Amino acid sequence: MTFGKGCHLHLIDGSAFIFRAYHALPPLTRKSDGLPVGAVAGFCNMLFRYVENNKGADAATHVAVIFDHSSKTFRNEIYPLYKANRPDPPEDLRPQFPLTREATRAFNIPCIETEGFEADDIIAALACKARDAGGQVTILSSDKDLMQLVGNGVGMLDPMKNKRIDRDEVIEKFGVPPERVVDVQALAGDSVDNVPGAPGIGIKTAALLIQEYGDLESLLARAAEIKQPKRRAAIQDNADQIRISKRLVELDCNTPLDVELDDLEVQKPVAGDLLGFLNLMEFRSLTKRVADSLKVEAPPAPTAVTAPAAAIPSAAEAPLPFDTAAYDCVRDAATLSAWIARIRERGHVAVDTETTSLDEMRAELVGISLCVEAGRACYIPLGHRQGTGDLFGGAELAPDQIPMDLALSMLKPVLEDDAILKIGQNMKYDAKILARHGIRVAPIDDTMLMSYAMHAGLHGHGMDELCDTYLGHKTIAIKTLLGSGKAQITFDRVPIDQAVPYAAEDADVTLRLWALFRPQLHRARVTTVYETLERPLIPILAEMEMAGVQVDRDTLSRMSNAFAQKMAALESEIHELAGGPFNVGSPKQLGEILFERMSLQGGVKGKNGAWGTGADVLEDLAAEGHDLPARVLDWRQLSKLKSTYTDALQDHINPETGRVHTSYSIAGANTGRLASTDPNLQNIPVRTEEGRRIREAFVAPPGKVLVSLDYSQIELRILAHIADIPALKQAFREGQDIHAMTASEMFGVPLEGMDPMVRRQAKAINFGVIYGISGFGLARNLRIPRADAQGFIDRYFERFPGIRAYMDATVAFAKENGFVQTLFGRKIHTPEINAKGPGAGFARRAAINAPIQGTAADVIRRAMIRMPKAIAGMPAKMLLQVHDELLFEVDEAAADALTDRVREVMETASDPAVHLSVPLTVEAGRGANWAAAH
DNA sequence: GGGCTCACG
DNA sequence: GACGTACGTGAGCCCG
Repeated sequence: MTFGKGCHLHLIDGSAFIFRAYHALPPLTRKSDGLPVGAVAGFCNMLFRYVENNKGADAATHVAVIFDHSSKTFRNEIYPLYKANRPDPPEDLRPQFPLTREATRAFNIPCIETEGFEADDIIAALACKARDAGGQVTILSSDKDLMQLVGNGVGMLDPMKNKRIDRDEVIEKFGVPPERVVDVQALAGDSVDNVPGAPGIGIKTAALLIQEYGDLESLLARAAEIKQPKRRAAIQDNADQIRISKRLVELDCNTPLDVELDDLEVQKPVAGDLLGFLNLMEFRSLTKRVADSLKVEAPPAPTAVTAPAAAIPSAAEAPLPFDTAAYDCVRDAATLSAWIARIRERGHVAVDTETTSLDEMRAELVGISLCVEAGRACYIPLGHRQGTGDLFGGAELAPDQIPMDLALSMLKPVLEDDAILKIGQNMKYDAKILARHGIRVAPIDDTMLMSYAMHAGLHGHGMDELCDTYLGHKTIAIKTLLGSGKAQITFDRVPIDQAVPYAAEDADVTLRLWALFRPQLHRARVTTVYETLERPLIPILAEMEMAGVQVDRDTLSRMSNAFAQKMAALESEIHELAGGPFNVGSPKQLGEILFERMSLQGGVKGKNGAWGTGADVLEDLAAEGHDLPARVLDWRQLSKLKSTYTDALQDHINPETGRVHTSYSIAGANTGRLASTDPNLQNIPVRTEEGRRIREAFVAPPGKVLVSLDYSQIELRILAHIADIPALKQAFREGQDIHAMTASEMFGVPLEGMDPMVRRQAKAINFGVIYGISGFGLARNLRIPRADAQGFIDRYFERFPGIRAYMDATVAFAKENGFVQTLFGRKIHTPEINAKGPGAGFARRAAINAPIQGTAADVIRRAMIRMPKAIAGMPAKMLLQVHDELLFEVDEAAADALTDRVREVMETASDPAVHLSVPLTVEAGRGANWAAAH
């Protein structure tokens, strides 16, 4: 790529990186020989983080790391004392300088330094050159000496604070725009670099003077006009020294360069080189993280028997480039037959469907794409339409398409053939579409789920993202075909010649991802997870989603009306209390009314300067006897129930089936939990009486009942097992009240006649532990002083020391490996665990929670996967999963038998892979509706 | 489109 | 020493 417009050059101030790394880290040494490597380690971490984050709109197309070559530069000829009072670098840092250059080259990033020049001069020259070529430049440094370069497409980025420094920030710092910064620096001098400047003049005064006189030369010429005698003397007496200072701080865009911009194009690291270097430095956890990121196996540590160099994969063999023009458009049966023959020959095929909607239950099939090997893909248009059609959208089919029935009948034997693997990206979607045409697709591989098994926590698993990340290719955006907003069209309206490259590319990408991921599953040790917890779930969920749940529209509609009336009454009451009308639904207006107009106490502004009006705030106010916040709380509850549930749910009733069909995302939640969308049926109200009534609208058809079974305290049981807490395990085995038991252990009170308040506190702690407890969080939850909460936690840890040990061990494991694991081997990555700042707290707690939440998620997945076989022949269907609950619809007469079978499957779901040292127990209920079944 | 709020486990 | 914090989700509304 020739550097020019659209290119973005990143210039990394290498010396700054080194010093930051050196001071930020303890003095590490290499284990085998004691070589100091702390700064190198930090430097590599920074570079790795940089490489990982270099994506998105601001990503570099070109990059270089620039170093200072030696301490003597041309500036010492101008002024021998320049930087003379700089102490020599620490003894243990010196040997690390050459290693940081090696590290840079190991990352495959150009490394630049020139004898006699400072890094800043080279940065200046490169920045000017890139700017003049029409490109954009970002300097990764916070060095104030570089700020003179800012402007006209050159910006700076403080890599530690991740803060951009643009013209405004420079003006804020120096009081003058970037082009006058050297004038200010020349006057103010710099004690660190020993730039003399004018004595007694600092940055503030210098800025004032430059603002007044325009620039340094004018100021020197008109120095006599300066009113303050001291300033006048300082300038007049030191004019030469000031001019020298300017030459010292001024960066030279004409510094000779021995590289071309085109040489700086961003290159992917070569796995063998980079891992080889990191391994040589004995950076074990970083080696692993980098290996994970590059999708190769980490080389064995040097102490072990060293593998032959050839065993380390070098750069991926040059892949076949994407060529959308090479894709086939299949318009007749003969061509389709040829493709089917190719599929049979190969034994596998990537499949993708194009439809008119993201809602699989309403979407109409428009076309199918297939791919048998990288670059060899086709699109079969089946339902493309042309012409304007009438008001009802019925336009005629575009010509030269194989009749849909014919094409599907030809494809059906292949798609259902047990000996031919069908590969898809989010195959549940396509399987459901094809199921509606009578095709039961099997067996299936799914690249989205492969990525999820390997990379949960690292990034999303959508095709565009995977393609960009792992194939280095940007897919055609669907937007370019469909448009967006009001003018958006459906896929059947896309001209076929435009549809072919888009659709066939998706199949091509899917096949390439599959070829890449398949061998990696083993290396990442997640084959079992993928094969037992991900892949088998696809048909299970597809069945549940297609079954849907019956929802009674009239019940919802009546509730909506009732809510609307109550809301109207509350609204006028609220307006009266407020002394005038306002939008009750606007937190902004409400905050102003409460804390400004009514001047209530206890308001806290959030980081955006808006008053917080969350339920906790309003509850506190209501408890003090204020009516308005109490009414608003009531109003909000009704508003939520109405808009999210009673109104919105009606819109999700499928006109054909009369039922509500949610969609579960398998790879949405990092921990292994499912997520329910469109609509979300995992958050139907239950905690309040009023909300729970919405569940009355979820009904069983005549002659059937709904049966709900849910795991009792599954996460606490898993915690008891994983952390190995004898007292908790004992309590679960004996079927005791776990929270009362905890309270009894902690506070030494008897179980008999326990104060409910004490039990409540113990319960909060039990839950808090699962979430990675903090004194702050517990205090807020229980509304007690933080010190008291901390006291509880301390006592809890004292009584159950295994919990703390588990937490510490989990966090340590995450820091070492970059991921945590469930009992079933599911990996959840924790890329932020070694971060600094508040993010570290989040990552820490998430790491503690993930194995517990994730193991529970694995358990119920196992139960679900075994369910069809267990209930085969019974007049029953599994309808919904709500994390620890399964909901079934069953003939009334078979409800008992079903309950027994399902309970058995759920309670033994961890066997035989994991033997839990606590029993899993399931509570069951049934009724004509979900409220009654719970 | 981001932030706030709130529904669930 | 201050910061800002319970874990995991999805959806509807307001507001710029």
